Amino acid sequence: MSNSFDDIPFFDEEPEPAPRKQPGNAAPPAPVAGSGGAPNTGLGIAARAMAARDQNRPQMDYLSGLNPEQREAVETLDGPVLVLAGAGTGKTRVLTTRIAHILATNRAYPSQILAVTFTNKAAREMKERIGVLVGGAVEGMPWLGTFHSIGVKLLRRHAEIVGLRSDFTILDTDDVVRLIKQLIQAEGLDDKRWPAKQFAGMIDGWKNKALLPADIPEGDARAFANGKGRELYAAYQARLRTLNACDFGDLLLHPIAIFRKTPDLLKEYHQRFRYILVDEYQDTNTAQYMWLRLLAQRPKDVPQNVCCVGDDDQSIYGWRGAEVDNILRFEKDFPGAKVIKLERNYRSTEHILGAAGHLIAHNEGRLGKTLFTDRVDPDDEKVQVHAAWDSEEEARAVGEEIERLQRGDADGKKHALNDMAILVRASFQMREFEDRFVTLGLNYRVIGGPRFYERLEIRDAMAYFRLVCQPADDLAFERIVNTPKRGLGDTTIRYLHDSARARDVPMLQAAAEMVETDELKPKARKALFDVVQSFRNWQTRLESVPHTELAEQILEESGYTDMWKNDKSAEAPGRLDNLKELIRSMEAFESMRGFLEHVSLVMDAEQNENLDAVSIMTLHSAKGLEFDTVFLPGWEEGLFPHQRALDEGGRSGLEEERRLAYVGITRAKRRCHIWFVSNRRIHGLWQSTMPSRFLDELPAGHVDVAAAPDSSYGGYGGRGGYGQSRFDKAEPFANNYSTPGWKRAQANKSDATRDNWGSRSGHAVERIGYGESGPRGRTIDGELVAKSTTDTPSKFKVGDRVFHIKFGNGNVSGIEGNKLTIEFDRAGQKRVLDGFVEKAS
DNA sequence: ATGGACCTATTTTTT
DNA sequence: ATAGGTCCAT
Repeated sequence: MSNSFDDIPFFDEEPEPAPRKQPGNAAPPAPVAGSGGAPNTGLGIAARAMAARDQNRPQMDYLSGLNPEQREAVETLDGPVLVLAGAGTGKTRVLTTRIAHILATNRAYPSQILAVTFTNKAAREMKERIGVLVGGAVEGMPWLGTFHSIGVKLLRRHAEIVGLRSDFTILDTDDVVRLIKQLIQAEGLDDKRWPAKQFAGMIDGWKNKALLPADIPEGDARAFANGKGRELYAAYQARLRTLNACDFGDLLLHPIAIFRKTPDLLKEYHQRFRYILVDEYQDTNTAQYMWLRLLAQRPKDVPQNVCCVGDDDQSIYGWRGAEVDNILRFEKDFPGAKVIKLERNYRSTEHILGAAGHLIAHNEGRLGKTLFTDRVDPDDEKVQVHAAWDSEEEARAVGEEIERLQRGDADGKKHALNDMAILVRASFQMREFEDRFVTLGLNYRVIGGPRFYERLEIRDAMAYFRLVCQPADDLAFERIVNTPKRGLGDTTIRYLHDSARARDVPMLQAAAEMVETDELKPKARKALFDVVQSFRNWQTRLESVPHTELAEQILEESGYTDMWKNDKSAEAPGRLDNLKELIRSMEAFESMRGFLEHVSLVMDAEQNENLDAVSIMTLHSAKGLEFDTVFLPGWEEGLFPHQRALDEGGRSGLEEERRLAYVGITRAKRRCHIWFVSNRRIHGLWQSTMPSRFLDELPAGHVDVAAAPDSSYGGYGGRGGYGQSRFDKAEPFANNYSTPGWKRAQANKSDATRDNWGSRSGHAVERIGYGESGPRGRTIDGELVAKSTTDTPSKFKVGDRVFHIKFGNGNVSGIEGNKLTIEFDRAGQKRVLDGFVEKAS
């Protein structure tokens, strides 16, 4: 992790001059060997790379392992290049080798390479890998990072051009929502009718499209807050400016504004960034695209050495404003661009590639790549599809399979947990696996789960630190002024807030002034005085006391740690641990400021890499990773593809879901296990589910349908659920089954819509039978609609004796539409949909 | 001003 | 189901 933001060198302080010579055969600039006094200048890398090259090996041995396409992508350094790199084709390798090549051939200094990644993880990894290639660490690449982190860097340098000071704060989502809530209330609007969170999302969406308040569509503006959407957005921006703050979107938009306002500056950056590389280009949104184009499209006399790497089949951030079109437009934006396809896969077995390739072929509008591999091994396992009764059984079965692999039962080899991952569609699915693994005592690690820096106590502590470093941070002030409780209630704070706004000064300053007057009651005045005094103290210590010590002092003296020590709740000790962990993690940074910056951009905390553990994560956060064995649970209609993606995104939403499935499968190197369940509990209610249409789209030749576990199904006859019966067939994916799941889903959906929730009003609902599936209700739009045809033509009555497949026998004690409240003999009171019980015999 | 009871929305994915 | 927020009573 980099703390390179601690120092913000300005142009005239740059250690090395820009070489003026054209790249190519011109003599390279003479690299100055890293002198002892400045071990961290970027020059060391080039020098080390040279040294590596000049060793007794054949020159540039880093190129030797590349296939011809990869090599072309690495060596085509002049002019625009688009690399279409399929999953597992060595994309990261190409990028890192390309950078190493640029350095080793002395075409640019490390500080003259702009390398943009999509996630912090990717940036970190790239730094490491370049380090391996050229030897040593990569401190010398100041412009390798995410769009956002590079945006911050630019903005810190030129903040005044957009009306900010260089010490602006970066607000996270939580801050933004609180701020917007204040604005909504200030407008006299009902903040329940117009949720701040929703508006924050809208602003985010606009900013992703690079739309300022003046630019947003009229419809969008009217849709929120009684037509005040535009005003509210403008008010928000104004407020950010007075707070000297930015949100995430601003980190992209402000640099764009800066470049547009000051063409000379842009020109300087054109000269500076001799090589531009962009990873995951398919995930760039409009704002990022504009940002990039400003930097990469140059006047005729400046070379356009831009290289974008991406895979349209792995574009999975459309919901967040990513435009796959950017990748398709590349050749138009950069005429003469060379397009290189990487299709040779080094990761997966032919079965995994076959399954993934067949699935993704159902998408239209692809650039069309087909992955291939030379690897042929008859022992390679096909992709396995498994059915389970419910998510609990799913978790149990996955756990068993993991233990089997761990013990080596399966193939005589013991597999490390680190080589296995469970990739879920939605994070709520993780819980069941965690529960199960805790029971089994199986190590697991959740990646991208609830984040360390989003925890309450961490955010509180951070607010203290922020306010010390940045006294104008009103959001931080409001967060902690009465935490721990100091008797400063709503009334006092609102009064303070209003008078600060009226005089246009930060709240902390307003407070300092107010305690000199008699405006407040003595009690509040004393409390506020103490707060003001404390912050004055801490601020003076900022320069003199080491930042980790100061952090501890702040938490002690403010009474914050005491607050948790006195808290008797179960979480309190954990929170204190987290605070300690927070202080510990500050040690890696030079200053409190540097630490705060890091946290606002990198919300992840470090994971323990040494532990052998199964990874659990969402499909989204799995992109770019690979595992020997991958488990993909929850392949059910409504969950995957997700209902919401279907509702909101229509066809393109479905295609994005399919790409997500593709990403999931292609994470696997050797083994891929897909699961679906017949019943899932959603919002506390049991619902039956249908297998995902994506299962129908897998090729029979590369897929094995595992036998349904006998345990849960035994004795229930035809009630085994839709999926089971379908997959009992010898050839589940054959063409005579060409009524794919989704067609039925569509048909069922429209039928359900037509019958207008008739089941609730009590009259009989026509059953849409689907063959072998049995007399079971179905899930449509998150509701169970239809009911059994034959033996129970009417609703249950209170007092009925009923049987439930999971909970056993019980008595109906309440009815509410199609939801029954049942007192089960063993399981206690549960609320269940009526399609799940039958009259006890 | 604090604490408890009740009500509600939540559950896609993230820089 | 559960957590988080709101409202009301003390």
